[in-house]
Amino acid sequence: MRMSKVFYVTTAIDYANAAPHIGHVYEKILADFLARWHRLDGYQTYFLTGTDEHGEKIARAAAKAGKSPKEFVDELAEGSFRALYNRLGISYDDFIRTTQERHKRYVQEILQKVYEAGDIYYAEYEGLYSVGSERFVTEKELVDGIFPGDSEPPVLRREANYFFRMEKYRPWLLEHLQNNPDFIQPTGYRNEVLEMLKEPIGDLSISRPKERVPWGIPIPWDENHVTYVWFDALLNYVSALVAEGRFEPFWKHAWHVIGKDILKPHAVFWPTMLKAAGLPLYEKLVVHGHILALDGRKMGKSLGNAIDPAEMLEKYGVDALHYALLRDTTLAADSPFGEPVIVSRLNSDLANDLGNLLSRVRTMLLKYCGGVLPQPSPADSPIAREGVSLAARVRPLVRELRFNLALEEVLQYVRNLNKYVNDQKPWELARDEAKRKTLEDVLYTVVEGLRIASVLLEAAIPNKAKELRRALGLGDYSVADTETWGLSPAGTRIPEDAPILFPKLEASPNDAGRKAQNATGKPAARPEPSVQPQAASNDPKAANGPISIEDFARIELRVAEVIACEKHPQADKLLILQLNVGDHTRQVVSGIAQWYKPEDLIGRKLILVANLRPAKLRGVESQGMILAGEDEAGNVVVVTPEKDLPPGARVR
RNA sequence: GGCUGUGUAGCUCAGCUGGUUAGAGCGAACGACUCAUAAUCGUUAGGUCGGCGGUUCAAGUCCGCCCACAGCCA
Repeated sequence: MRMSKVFYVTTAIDYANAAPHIGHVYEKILADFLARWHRLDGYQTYFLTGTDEHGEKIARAAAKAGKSPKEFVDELAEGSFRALYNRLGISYDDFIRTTQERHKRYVQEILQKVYEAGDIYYAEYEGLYSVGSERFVTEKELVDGIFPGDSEPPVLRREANYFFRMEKYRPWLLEHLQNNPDFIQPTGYRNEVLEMLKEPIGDLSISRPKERVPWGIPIPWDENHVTYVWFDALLNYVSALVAEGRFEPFWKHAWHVIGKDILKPHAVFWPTMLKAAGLPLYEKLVVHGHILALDGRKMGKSLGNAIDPAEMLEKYGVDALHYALLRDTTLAADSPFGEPVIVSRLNSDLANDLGNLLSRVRTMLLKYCGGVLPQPSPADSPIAREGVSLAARVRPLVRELRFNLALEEVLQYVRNLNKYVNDQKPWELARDEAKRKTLEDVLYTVVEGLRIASVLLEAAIPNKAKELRRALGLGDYSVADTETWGLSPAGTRIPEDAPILFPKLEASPNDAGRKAQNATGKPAARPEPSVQPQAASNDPKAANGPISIEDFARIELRVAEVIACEKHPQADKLLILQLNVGDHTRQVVSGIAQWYKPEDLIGRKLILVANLRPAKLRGVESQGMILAGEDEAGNVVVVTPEKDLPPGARVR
């Protein structure tokens, strides 16, 4: 009986004329969060992203790079954008490229339809044309004779183009906005659009002469013209669905996630185009602000303060990057962002609050309950009630696009779970056999609380949420499953070994004040957290002086058998080893490629530092390091057991 | 110039249709605890809620003006 829930989310398609930056990534992460959340919450969900690949600017960039437009966009779309989004774990269902046949065909179809309906006409136009911005500009828009953002002054151009009768639909659109307050969110952007619609918006030029801009979709009834950017690009949101037979049921439920810089095309051009084409409107326009540097200034290569998303990804991982971007930004305004923000969120929320809670409950279950999850605890305790009611508080926050608050809500619960553990003192209960049942209830309650929290955080930390549950022997659950207490099955075996969920990073002491960012605009010394992958620490304090037996005991050394080994694709000195450590396998990246060939190592037993903080080396995760020694000539030799030991054996 | 936002504790932000001593997280200090990733928990931190004026029994929360910042339009 109940209506099935459907959700369709898109991002803007990225203009493939330069490499992706943090803004592109931010938007994909917002959309990914929405997509994952709705999937978890029982919506039939479809997530589209892609690249915009036509236009004069791309043709020029390609020529400059000495490539054909097609070669050029292929490399950027697949090699840069899509590859990065894959590494970021963006869970798109389809990746559309406007140069694909399926898209071109649909654009032509819609053009033809609107043309036949009489909403496209041919007219001549003369005016100042900005090549940089690919449009005609007015005198008033010029600053010192140049259109802002351009490097050259506009040129006088006379062109005959096709125009779409956009103005005709203005009253209708205005009324639609007034009747649907949630159509454009946050409301600040809606107000801006209402403002635009108070005055004539004019008709929209939708073609360019082919001899000047050959890189585009031909106008179906006039081979001398190609489709101009917006009438081409915007249609991707529908063309991708139609091509895959998914117009139904998804289109009506579309949420478009876009940056505020392209508000007008999405809020004005696009609805009128849809109306003219006889298509239903999208459901909601989700507008976000921009990512700024930590000092609140714009980010830019020329300012030297741009942060490289690929670098952030390597250093901090998918989950911390997603979480920090979602937790520390708001859509309504531009948000400052940078490494200290990620480190701070990673350490406090993810490592200390969430990861450590997992760690402590795991230890106690293994110690006090033989690693077996006890019977469900009562569902009427305050902490249980809070847990099952959490989704009801988080859900509306997500739908209202207040992601930062949604995540904070869950973290507050995690903190309450930590408090609960402190108050109940299971380590004391464990000393008294008469309090056995209470002890079990307490530990079960924490596991159940973590299960709930992990699901409600999963859209933001997709990998780690699953990993958290695996560390408790649990599988996957829906948001609805968090509204019932006691779904973690009694008798579940808690895995004995689990890596630290979120290893902490040490921020450099100078990071505290955001103002510390130098104001001169020079890159200077980046105040970034010190991540020490595998190399020995350079910290002078740590390098010398005797250590205690306790210090040594913190180092977990184990025998590991090499079950596979390959060269790192992007580094000459690195090998990627797959190690059998007894009850599980590990991937370790080691800088020994100059001395060992992959086949030399397979089958051999080495000594692994098993509790080293994981790190990414040239993009590949390394979960530990291999012991090796060096002679005076600099030759490196791996350390192996003198006699055979089983994989996983502890070394002391 | 017009318009729309934003301006709340050192930092990042909550505060719905006006109503007890203005809240949270981070950071800092002190204390408690030891199951845990030197983690956690508690207490404390005295912010004229950008400024001025007004409406009201009562305003961060409504109105007017002004200032700063962002953006849109012209």
